[in-house]
Amino acid sequence: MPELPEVETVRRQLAEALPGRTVVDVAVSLPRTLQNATPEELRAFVVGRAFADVGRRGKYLLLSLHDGRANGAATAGDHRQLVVHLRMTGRLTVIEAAAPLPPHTRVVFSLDDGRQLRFADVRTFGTIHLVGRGKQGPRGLQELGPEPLDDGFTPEALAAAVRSRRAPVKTVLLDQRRVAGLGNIYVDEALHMAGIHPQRPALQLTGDELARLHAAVRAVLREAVEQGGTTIRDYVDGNGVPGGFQRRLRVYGRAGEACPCCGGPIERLRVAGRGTHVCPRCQR
DNA sequence: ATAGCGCCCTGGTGGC
DNA sequence: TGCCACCAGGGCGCTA
Repeated sequence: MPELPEVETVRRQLAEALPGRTVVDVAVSLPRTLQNATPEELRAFVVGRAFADVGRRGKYLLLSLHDGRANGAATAGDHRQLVVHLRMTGRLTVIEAAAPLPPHTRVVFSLDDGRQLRFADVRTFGTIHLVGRGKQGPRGLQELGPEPLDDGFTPEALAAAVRSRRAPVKTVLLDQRRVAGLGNIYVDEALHMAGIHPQRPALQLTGDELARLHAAVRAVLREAVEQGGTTIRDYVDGNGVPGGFQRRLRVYGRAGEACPCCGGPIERLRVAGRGTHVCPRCQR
């Protein structure tokens, strides 16, 4: 499941491959992937334009386009962007156009270097929004909380996000309006690293616990980015390669196995409707 | 405002 | 072997 580290890994690879490449064709085989446009509108939006910066906010990928003219400068007032969310099983890869088209390919952008940017998605939850030319991006993007790896994300910023929430701390951390980019895997990992039980009401956390949680969130995300993300089943990066962080998981998907800290059995429960992995001895 | 829940969707899994 | 119920879960819309 792509969360911040997986999306960031894909972003870095797309940032190598896409800038300067002009879109020469686009094919849509699952129109509802496009949340606010028809396939025809997407075509008019991108064909003849060139990709520019590849950005990320939370779990959203931001693919900017400029007008593709000689100097490469964006035309003032005509900023166009594709906003992609991979959700559960979305994949965004760049590959030679001659490579076999895998099943569940939903949208294909043909580029001027003989390669293609392909969006594939088994479960069809993934989304693409157009932004610019009167098109609005997803609401979730506008309401996104702070980036946890930014310098501005201090322990105080986490405390502010969590303050006065009665909900379980896991629920709050999963809320993208509070902190951007965390999903089920890294929330479980960070809470274990911080020694905090996922069901603790967020407003109960002490200053010391918030400081530990802040450090744990950043540490786990940084290490996961270094490892190229986590592959449980579906995730691959922009080159089709799985991540490596699954080897470093402490609790996620390890119910019944030994806790790396105390050796006791890891338990599985449900919090916020999500499968949740916890060491009841280490996490209070 | 907030919290909880169902829905979307498909492939893999496990039980019989 | 075949069948089927069940599970994974991010974001969103709905309800209380």
